[in-house]
Amino acid sequence: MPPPQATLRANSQKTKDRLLTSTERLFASRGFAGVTMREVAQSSQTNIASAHYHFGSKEGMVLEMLKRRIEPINIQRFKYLEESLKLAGEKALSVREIFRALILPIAHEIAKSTNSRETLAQLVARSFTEPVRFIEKMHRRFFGELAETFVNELQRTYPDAPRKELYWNFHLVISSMLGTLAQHRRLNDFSRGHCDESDVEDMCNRLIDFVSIGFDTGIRSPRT
Amino acid sequence: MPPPQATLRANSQKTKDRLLTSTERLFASRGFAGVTMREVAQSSQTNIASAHYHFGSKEGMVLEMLKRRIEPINIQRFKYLEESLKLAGEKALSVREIFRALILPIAHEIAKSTNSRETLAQLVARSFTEPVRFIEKMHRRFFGELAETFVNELQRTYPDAPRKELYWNFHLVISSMLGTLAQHRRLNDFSRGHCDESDVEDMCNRLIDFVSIGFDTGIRSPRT
DNA sequence: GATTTCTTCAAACGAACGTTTAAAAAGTAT
DNA sequence: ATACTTTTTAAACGTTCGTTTGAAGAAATC
Repeated sequence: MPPPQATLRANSQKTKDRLLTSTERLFASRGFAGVTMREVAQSSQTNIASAHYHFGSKEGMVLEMLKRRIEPINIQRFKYLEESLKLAGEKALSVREIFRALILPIAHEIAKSTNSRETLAQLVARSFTEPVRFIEKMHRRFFGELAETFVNELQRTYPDAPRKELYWNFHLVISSMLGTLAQHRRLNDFSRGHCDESDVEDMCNRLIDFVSIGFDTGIRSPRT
Repeated sequence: MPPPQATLRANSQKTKDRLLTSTERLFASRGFAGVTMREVAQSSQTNIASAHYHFGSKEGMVLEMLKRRIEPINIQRFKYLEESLKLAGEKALSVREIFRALILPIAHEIAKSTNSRETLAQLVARSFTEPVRFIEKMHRRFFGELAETFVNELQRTYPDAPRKELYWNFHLVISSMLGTLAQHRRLNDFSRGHCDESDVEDMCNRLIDFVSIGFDTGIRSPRT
């Protein structure tokens, strides 16, 4: 009864997809502990044992859902970065170009649909709070190489900057990006209708401007 | 058997405090759904029924814990703001002074002790992900008045800025602040030991600089 | 010291959890 | 059609959840 590896039948794949889609929505809104296998199975119009058959366990199912969601975004990030590098030739990229490559792919994914936007934003927010062991595994698997590549590119832009300053300010950028993406739903709460949270393009440009000027200023006037 | 309102005996208060302290630590690391009443009671060296006696329910206990933790920080924020206003006389405050009043109190609380630092940071992170209804109640109760006061003060600093721009950039500041405070534990993960996450003073100054320049630039070159 | 009120306790409640089982159903190959 | 594998199912497993109960313990009042 262990999960199958060999052949996959067409309808079986559809069931897997439905399970992962339900997992995504429920995990985003309630987190690992708040999701139940019964609920996921029922939402997917299948049986609870079927979920175990496909993914082995609750954790296995959630991890596969995360992989399906995150990897395409990271591929786009690398692609954007390489396109900018081709255009730039030998020149170092501007800080704004680098952060565009980091932010645009996930922002575009968020913008795809109302439902998807909210789900992915919440999914991002989960990276703040899920149990350490669970997230650490995910972090190394999905973001370790990405972060190193982007910091190296920033080093090319600021050749004289100490590595420590690059990491510190990159950390501020990442935290701001995740915080903003995760919380943008709450913009309406306190703006009393002044701001339109659904304009992702607008949010995206504001965010890129915000972190770019912050990063540049931070690097140009280092603290230590 | 309903919770008592009249008198509180000394030892009873101590039991309540132990319960709230355990709740804080466990809720911070696992969230509402991940915390069990049995675990909280056991950590507090008391009985599970005692927890229900004092707080009525799991939700009541968590809400009281949040109140105990957040209110002193907000009182400090208002106090810092008023002190700056006294010193400034009739002049409007600088954006840096305003964000200092917003960030310093929570940063100081985070800095108090290693244990407290991690717990409060995780507690902040919970505001990203806990179920909507739970957080909305908390948000209106603890942060509604605070946000309005600070945005009004920013309006005095930038009298010509459209309200919409103030809200948008304030939102970016809040998200960056929360994201940074919530995630600063992960700085070591990708900086490979280059950065010292425990230097809260350093982080605090970097953060205030980062959001101040971002906010100022955003307001001075509005998007719409 | 007896009475009353506040607090803690061990034990049990029904409900819901993740997981397992064994067999039926559906699909593929011979 | 038959034999074989993959997928889905209903039912049950043992465990743990939040909550309740009723009585004992501790402090205050008389």
